[in-house]
Amino acid sequence: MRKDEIPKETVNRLPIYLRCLNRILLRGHSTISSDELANLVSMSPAKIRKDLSYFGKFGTRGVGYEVKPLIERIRGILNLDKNWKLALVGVGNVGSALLSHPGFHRGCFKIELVFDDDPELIGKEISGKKVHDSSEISNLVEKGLVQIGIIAVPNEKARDVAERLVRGGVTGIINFAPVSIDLHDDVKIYQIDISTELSRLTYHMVP
Amino acid sequence: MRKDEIPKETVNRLPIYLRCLNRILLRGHSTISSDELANLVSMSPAKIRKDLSYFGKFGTRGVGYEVKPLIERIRGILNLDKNWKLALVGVGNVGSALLSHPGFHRGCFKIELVFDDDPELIGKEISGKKVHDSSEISNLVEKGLVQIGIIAVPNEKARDVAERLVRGGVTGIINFAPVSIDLHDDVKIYQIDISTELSRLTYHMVP
DNA sequence: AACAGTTTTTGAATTCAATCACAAAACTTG
DNA sequence: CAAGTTTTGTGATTGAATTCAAAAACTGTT
Repeated sequence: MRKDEIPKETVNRLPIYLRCLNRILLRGHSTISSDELANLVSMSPAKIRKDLSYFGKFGTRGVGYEVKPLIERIRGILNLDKNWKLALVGVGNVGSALLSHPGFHRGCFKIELVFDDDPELIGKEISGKKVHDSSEISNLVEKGLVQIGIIAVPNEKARDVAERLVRGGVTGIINFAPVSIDLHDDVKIYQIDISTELSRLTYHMVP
Repeated sequence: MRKDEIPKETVNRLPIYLRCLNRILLRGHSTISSDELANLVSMSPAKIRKDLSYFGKFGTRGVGYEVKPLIERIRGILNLDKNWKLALVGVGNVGSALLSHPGFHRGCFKIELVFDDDPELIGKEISGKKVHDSSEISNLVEKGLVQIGIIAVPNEKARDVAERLVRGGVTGIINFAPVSIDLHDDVKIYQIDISTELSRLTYHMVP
């Protein structure tokens, strides 16, 4: 199946299913029905079945889905069976929180390079990673050391950092600065921003 | 216009428009066309026009939109013209990053109460806020001191914290722990999770 | 005052996503 | 092994969101 035939929304849900399936496996269950999974992630079972059906037939009727192979398959689809190397730019509050994020120690994502432009920080080690000068971004990234960039710098510097990362060959970016950045089409960029989420939240709340 | 007539997706985009409009105002422009705005946020101009049309007529044909009234209107729709008080639960890496997040010092969101269950931290001040014992969540929240909860605790504690917050009367939650939590229908909960975003990213990246 | 050039507004057409509903498949039990 | 139960897989249907395109309204110019 071609990638562009898979609904965007389906792809967005796969990581959520995966997270849940991993938890189920830890609890010792080896199969799960679309109904049970639906309860755990608060969605309709039909949606889950349809989503999974885009990639093949994993379930056995009357029984459900085998958890382990399903996890492996989703990991494959999401390319989580590869090793991804990241560059973190900005070691302020957000940056250092990310460095000590437990999810980065195990798993397929590894922070390989760390950058900042504060002379106080450059050369020091933070959480066991040496901080490089931000002016070196393009050079170091260019050596193919990383594929993904994480931007955790003040707003006004975000755009510039993004351009440097792309110039170095990065093709995916997570941006924590609340600014829209548009780049060449084959660089994918995702935004993480608490004030956006808070605004979405307050829309639904009557004070 | 009734709230449930505004498409979900439109609401999701409003905070993005707003962020961009604020920046435009700072740059001294008093009007902007849907085309210009579309470029800045990388969307189609038609979509923007349709979105804005759901809650009134702000544009003047041949000119564009007046930035200032448009900002005010969007802020009103998103309830950002009210003062929102938050409770932060968990002062680990993520929690302390949030406490020193500049977006919380100005603006309509204020962290009013801070909780943790680490005896080392309880009673101390972090970024000028006294840390309360997590067992006090329901009591303190119940006094109407806050409307929104932010969960920044380890995964296994997230569900419990969510329930306490809700018991205290919170009706909106931002959850940084990567676990699905389902609560009573009139409590809105939004998830922020970097590994989910990274997985969505790697799906689109060919290594 | 009329015309050219923009740009919004808005209903219609199209595309995309979610739900429904049921046949087919596999297991269970007496 | 046959009848009954469960649960998947998937066309058909409904619903939502996006794009299109024609009409309307404003600006500036001559």
